[in-house]
Amino acid sequence: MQKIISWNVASFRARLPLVKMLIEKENPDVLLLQEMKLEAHQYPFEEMEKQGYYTVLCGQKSWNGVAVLAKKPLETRMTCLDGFADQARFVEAVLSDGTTLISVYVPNGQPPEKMPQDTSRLKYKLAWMQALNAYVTQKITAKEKFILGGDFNVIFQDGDVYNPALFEGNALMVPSVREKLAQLHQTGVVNAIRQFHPQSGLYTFWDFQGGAWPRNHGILLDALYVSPTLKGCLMDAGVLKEYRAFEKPSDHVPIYCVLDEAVSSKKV
DNA sequence: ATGGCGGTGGAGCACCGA
Repeated sequence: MQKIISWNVASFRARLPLVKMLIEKENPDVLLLQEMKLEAHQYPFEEMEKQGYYTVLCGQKSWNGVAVLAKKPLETRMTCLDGFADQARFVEAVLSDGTTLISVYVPNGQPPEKMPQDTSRLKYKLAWMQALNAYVTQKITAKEKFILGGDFNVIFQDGDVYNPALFEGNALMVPSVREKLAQLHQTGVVNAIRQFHPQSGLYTFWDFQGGAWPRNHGILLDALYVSPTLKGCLMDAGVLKEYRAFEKPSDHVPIYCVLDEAVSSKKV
């Protein structure tokens, strides 16, 4: 049995107390983190090993930054998508049994407020998602066993946001971006949380502003996907909503899935 | 999109995020 958690922490250093609480309460085997907002020399590798986790980190000063933490030893396989080394948004690590673990932080894509016509960020987002889709397609063709988790920054359906009208034209839900996520789904990856929670109104993000949390003005932005080879061993998945209510929260909450490989080997 | 937004860098306030 393996528990995998993914969480956009919005600064690892600011969230360290809650990360430790999460580890203590949930005891995950694998932790995929996003928005670390630090470089490798600022990351407490030894302290996290004392907590029981090895870390593969793709860091960056101030912004972005993704990591894979695991109880078992890990090897780094990739620290960026081909052609996107300028922003730390992708990291891939491998366990000794061959299971691939990928943590992603998809670009937001929204233009700066002062330059609403500027589409460069949206173009970057679309190209980045295209590169991810191509990469995932390769893995599925190779029948690789993988888990892909992170902040996808896409409002895929109108029911995934408290008020879709407010986000019309936003880079989180413009048709071009939804189409790219639909293409990811078409590769055959399995959305773990949707297997157990298909309802609308399921959220993983509540803005710091505007009283979003007490008003439940949420958005579903985070996801855990597993390869088709792992679909049969999905036991459970969900959203750890309570982490939005603790002191000094991230604006995202952790999401999890539980895999039982014994079940899948029986089925095959 | 915005109640009194959070975080970073660098020591003001601009910039980023969603």
